Amino acid sequence: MTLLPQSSTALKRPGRLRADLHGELLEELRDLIVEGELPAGSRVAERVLCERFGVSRTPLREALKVLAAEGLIELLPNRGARIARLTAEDIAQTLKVIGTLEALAGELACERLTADEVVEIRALHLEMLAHHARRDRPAYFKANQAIHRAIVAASGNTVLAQTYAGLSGRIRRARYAANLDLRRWDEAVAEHERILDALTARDGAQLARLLRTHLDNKSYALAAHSPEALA
Amino acid sequence: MTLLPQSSTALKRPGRLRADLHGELLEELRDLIVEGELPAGSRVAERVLCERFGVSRTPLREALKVLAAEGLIELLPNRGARIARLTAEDIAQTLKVIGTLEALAGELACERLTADEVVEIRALHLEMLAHHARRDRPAYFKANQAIHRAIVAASGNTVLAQTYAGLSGRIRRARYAANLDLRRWDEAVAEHERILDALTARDGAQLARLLRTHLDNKSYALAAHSPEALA
DNA sequence: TCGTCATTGATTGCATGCAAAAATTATAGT
DNA sequence: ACTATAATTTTTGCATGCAATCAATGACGA
Repeated sequence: MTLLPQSSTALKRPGRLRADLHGELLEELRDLIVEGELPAGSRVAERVLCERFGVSRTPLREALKVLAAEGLIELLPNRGARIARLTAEDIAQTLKVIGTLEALAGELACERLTADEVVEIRALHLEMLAHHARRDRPAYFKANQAIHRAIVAASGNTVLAQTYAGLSGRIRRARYAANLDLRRWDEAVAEHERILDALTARDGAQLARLLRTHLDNKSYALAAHSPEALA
Repeated sequence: MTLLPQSSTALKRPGRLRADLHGELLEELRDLIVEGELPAGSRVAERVLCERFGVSRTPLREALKVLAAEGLIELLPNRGARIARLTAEDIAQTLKVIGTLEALAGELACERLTADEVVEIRALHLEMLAHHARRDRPAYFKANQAIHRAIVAASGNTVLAQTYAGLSGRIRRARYAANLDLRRWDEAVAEHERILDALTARDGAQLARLLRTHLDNKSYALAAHSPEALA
């Protein structure tokens, strides 16, 4: 009765491949952190996460180690995990790097952009304008991210795209939480207009410049306006 | 006799803190891969690594997951780990990103370089020249890396430094294995001379340009001369 | 001889167990 | 009452065990 615990336990997640657990766990944990369900700085006990996801500690711990390597959480020796607390400095530094990566992506993209890609990015841009008109921040945020991701993807450099995704993920929480003020919002949209122009004209140098300053401005706005969102 | 296995086993590593195992394992595994002891593309069984390091599978697997997330190895579902095989394209893409990061680092560094840091980098540079004069490739390689790391560190941007370290680690194996030809070697040293000049003059824009082209040239040389080193 | 399928052995993925460390509570002394 | 120390509970870190999957070998039939 006490034996054969594995097959009799309620832990098993239904309809999932054995080897997919790790990837799935990572996804779900990342979501949990990014959505802010686990507040920054709070300690998370393995046990509660195990019950939350219905897995044992072994795969969960493997996922935690990966998240720690990615910088999403901190692992305190013998004291478990803690959601990484982002300082304003962390965000500023990360945005600086992201800005440079996007600038490179813009340069590379201009050398190989297909017409289809331009069409798609323009469509995303128009969607974003609609969300801006409605003052729908969450939808705007999503469309905005999609545009930047699309530009990075269009660079054709997968290492660049991966690195970008990693850094973006690290600060997505803060960016999501940050409410930009209306003036900065309008400015950002105007910048995006020029970004789209440079992209359409395949002007790599100009696009790189625009993306870099766009991110620098974002950094400034974030620090000036929403320091409390960084905790 | 068969019970109490933990305290009676020979597995225990002496003189090590309990919580340090993970970090140490990561280090040693990384070394093993970078030094090329585990050839690229080869599959590695958990078991042999366990015996090699004297640990059980649990901490080893945690380390493998992290290395996989870093891109040093690939995890095949149900079939263990394989040392990542770097294609020429992988290297080129990575060097492109590294070049951009170094350029940013140079720019930032010029704005905050202390006199001490310049002295230190100049010293490293002179050491590197000595190794070049002796045609001591391994020593040159080390000094060269140290200079680039120092510039990145001088940027004061830890996110940048971490990202840089991660990408560097991923391709260090290939860079180490690659023998640059003498002409390219001399060119590289000449480029470093100009890099040091820009650094001393705190000319950030120039330094950024130099670093970017320095890396672009490295990429070209690597692809042209040592494609076999990439496997 | 070759290809298909079954059987065996090895390896991975995950759950659990045990001991060390930390956190918490209880107890004693001032 | 309050701090300090001891006992207890909880949590973490690692080792091990079991079942699923994969790799290898052999039997069988064409």
